[in-house]
Amino acid sequence: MSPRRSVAEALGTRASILDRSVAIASMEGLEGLTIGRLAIELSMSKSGVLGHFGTKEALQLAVLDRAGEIFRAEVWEPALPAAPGLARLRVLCEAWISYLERRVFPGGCFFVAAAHEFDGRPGAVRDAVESRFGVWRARLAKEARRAVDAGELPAGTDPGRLVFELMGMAMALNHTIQLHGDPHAATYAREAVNARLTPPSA
Amino acid sequence: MSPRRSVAEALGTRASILDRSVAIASMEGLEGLTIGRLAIELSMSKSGVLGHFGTKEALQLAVLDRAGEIFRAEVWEPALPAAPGLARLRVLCEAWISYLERRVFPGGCFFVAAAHEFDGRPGAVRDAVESRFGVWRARLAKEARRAVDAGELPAGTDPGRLVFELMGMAMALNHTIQLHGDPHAATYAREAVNARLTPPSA
DNA sequence: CCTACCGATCGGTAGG
DNA sequence: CCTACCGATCGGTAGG
Repeated sequence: MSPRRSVAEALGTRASILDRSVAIASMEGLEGLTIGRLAIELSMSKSGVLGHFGTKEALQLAVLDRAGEIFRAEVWEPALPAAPGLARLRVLCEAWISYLERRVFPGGCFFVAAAHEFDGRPGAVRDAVESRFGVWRARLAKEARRAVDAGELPAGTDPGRLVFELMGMAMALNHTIQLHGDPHAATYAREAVNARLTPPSA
Repeated sequence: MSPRRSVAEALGTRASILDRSVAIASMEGLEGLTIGRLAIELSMSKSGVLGHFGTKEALQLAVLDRAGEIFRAEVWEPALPAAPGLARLRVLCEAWISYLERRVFPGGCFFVAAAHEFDGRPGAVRDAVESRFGVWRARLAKEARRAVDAGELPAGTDPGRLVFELMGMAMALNHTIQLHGDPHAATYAREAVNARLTPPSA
């Protein structure tokens, strides 16, 4: 009975496990995140760590949620004060580029990495990653559609294709920063995004 | 002495190990490629497999070389008959998109996957991946520069930025096909590439 | 939240 | 190219 902690303490422990997990998984991947390593770094036993989640897959899903909160706070929320449509899309893209530039996750975009790690492995983690990308693309497409409808982007602009291109710019930037260690590429990304997010009259 | 094979047989065995390795690593990653699994699938002993390479890292480097040969044959060589500059760049991009569409590597672009897997792990594998991307980008940039110099692309086009954007389109396509199973995105990729590879007069 | 343990698998080696 | 083996580590469980 003595090692049992209060509910508040247990939640705090859980949160600290997740924070450490995000840090590890960012560099090593969600599979490279092991219970044993977590236990050592947190000065806990393996069963103490696993007890909070049950299985490694449940831990991975919780880590994905935690990373999602961070992405939302870093990229989505800064754009909410901006007017829907082109203005918000521009703020969104700048926050996105900045998020990659500042290496909010030291191993690069958490979700792109998870997508590559799990796209060939059916299961709950793969489904969660796919769903998150679907939500993100839908959000971007919604703003793109508003911008086109408002005449802020050239008539005939395909929102789906625009979002596809924006995803590409983010992925190329992520890749260049992480593999080549070249933050200079952020200039390319900004120029490319700017070229696509310019009103027809300009 | 009896299990020893001739040099030719040994080379054949080595080639079959590499082909199987490429297939496995395409889906599971270069770390998910294990000696034990290779041995089972090839009906060999683990030491029989490892003997051809010495260490797992040497095997990974050899697999990367083999994947490089495939990429070269699928994407680079088809573009050699085309005239240097814009024409070759266009053939190159179409072969690149087709390579992703046809899933030459069932797990998606081998090098993008390897880049994500190793960009946080210093070592020979990471260096080899980075070097391969450098060579690829340099080849694309060379054709882009020729196209700009020949007036086939708008004056003032930055070859570096153009290559950055082409990398982005390929990565977005790879991601969409592998994670969302949506080959329709190849249309977006072709449209986007076309928009960037259009002569100034057109 | 712990100790103690399980079977499976990892990369790699010795010796032939 | 094999058998037989090494220490380390994996996710997970029993029992408290």
